[in-house]
Amino acid sequence: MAQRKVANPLALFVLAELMAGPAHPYALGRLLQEHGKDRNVQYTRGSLYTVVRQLLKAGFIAQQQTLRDTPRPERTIYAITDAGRAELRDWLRELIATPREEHPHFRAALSLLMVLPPHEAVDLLRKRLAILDDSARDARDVLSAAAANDVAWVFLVDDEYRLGAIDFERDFVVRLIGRLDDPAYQKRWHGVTKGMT
Amino acid sequence: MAQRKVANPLALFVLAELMAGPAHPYALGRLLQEHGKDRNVQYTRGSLYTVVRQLLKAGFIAQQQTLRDTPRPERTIYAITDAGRAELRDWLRELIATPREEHPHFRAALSLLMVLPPHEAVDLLRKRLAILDDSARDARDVLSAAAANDVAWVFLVDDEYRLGAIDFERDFVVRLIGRLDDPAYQKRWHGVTKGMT
DNA sequence: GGGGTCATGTAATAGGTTACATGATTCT
DNA sequence: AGAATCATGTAACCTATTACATGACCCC
Repeated sequence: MAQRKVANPLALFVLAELMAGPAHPYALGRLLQEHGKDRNVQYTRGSLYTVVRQLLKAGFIAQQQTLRDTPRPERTIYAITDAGRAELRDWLRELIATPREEHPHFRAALSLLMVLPPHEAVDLLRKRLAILDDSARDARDVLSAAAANDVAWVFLVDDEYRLGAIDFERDFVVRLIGRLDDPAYQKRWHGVTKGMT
Repeated sequence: MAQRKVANPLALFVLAELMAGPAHPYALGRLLQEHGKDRNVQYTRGSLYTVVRQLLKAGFIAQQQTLRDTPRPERTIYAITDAGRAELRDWLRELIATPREEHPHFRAALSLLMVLPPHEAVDLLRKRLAILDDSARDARDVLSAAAANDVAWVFLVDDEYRLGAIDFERDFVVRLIGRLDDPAYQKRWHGVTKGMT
């Protein structure tokens, strides 16, 4: 199972942006933000430079020129190479065809739910619900704004996925609260966790 | 927004295991596996030692003794401290009460879907569907095996969540395939992506 | 009794984030 | 004119993963 020379998902987006033309790292950051990709990857400005260095070393991008046209620091412009285009397609294919085990923080927390007394868990879950509702509203706003601008749906699948995921989690939490609220369970909890401190 | 002294989720599980009694790093790995926690966090043996060192430095665990009872390498046993117990509870509370933006690989890929020609995307998504179905079956097996053993449901919420998430993704993929399969869209794709190479 | 593999740990390396640095432009 | 902010990059530091090391049991 040969793994990617550059594994960081940010690299995928950098390659994708470079498909539209050469750019320097800082500009890539701006583009990613403008295109709303920062909702899909986590990165900092620092990691952009790291990733660009890696891509360069791997031959997926090439240094095109270094110029100081503006009075700003010298900028180095990079362009995607044929190898880079191939990598982008191949990587995308893999990401779509084969699910990777993800490890959401919430699931981790759920697996330790029994540490907390039921009534406290319920309180916390209610707080989460409220925030989840906010996020769902945000997501819906993004989608309807885009719809109003006649953006083609392909450009929105990621946001639809995001909204769907939030809704799923929301339902799960609601049902979970229901179960935790059951007095029968609460009585039982003290038995189950006795001796676990 | 003061962040945790030890941020790695693995630390959370280590603290939780130490609630049941002192242990040495290698044993923690065994315990985590036995308890099926390796479905919820990603770690390697190496990271266990790293995390234990961090927890020690942060004062959440303390060195209890170092012994060579067995002919095996010398082992250092760690115990959770009061600060550690507090940290565990507080961290859990935070994880449950406040959703963190996660960045699933699949969503990243979706946001670049337009790079691939529709018919290829459909093929890839069908492959994903098949694997997703396998995972769902696995998850269901875990759950019914546990049910057969009368495991209390609190110990299974994480697996239920996992199954739910898989099912959600499955539905999403099915619907997405439907939309990509539409010939109207396929014709349009060539227009939309013209000039993007 | 030699080859695997289990039990346990350390060291080297690579990855990514935070912090720092610098000059220009705009704001008040 | 001084303060804040933008544009751009480098360097130091921390984290985490892979690779390496070592001795005992177990199997045939």
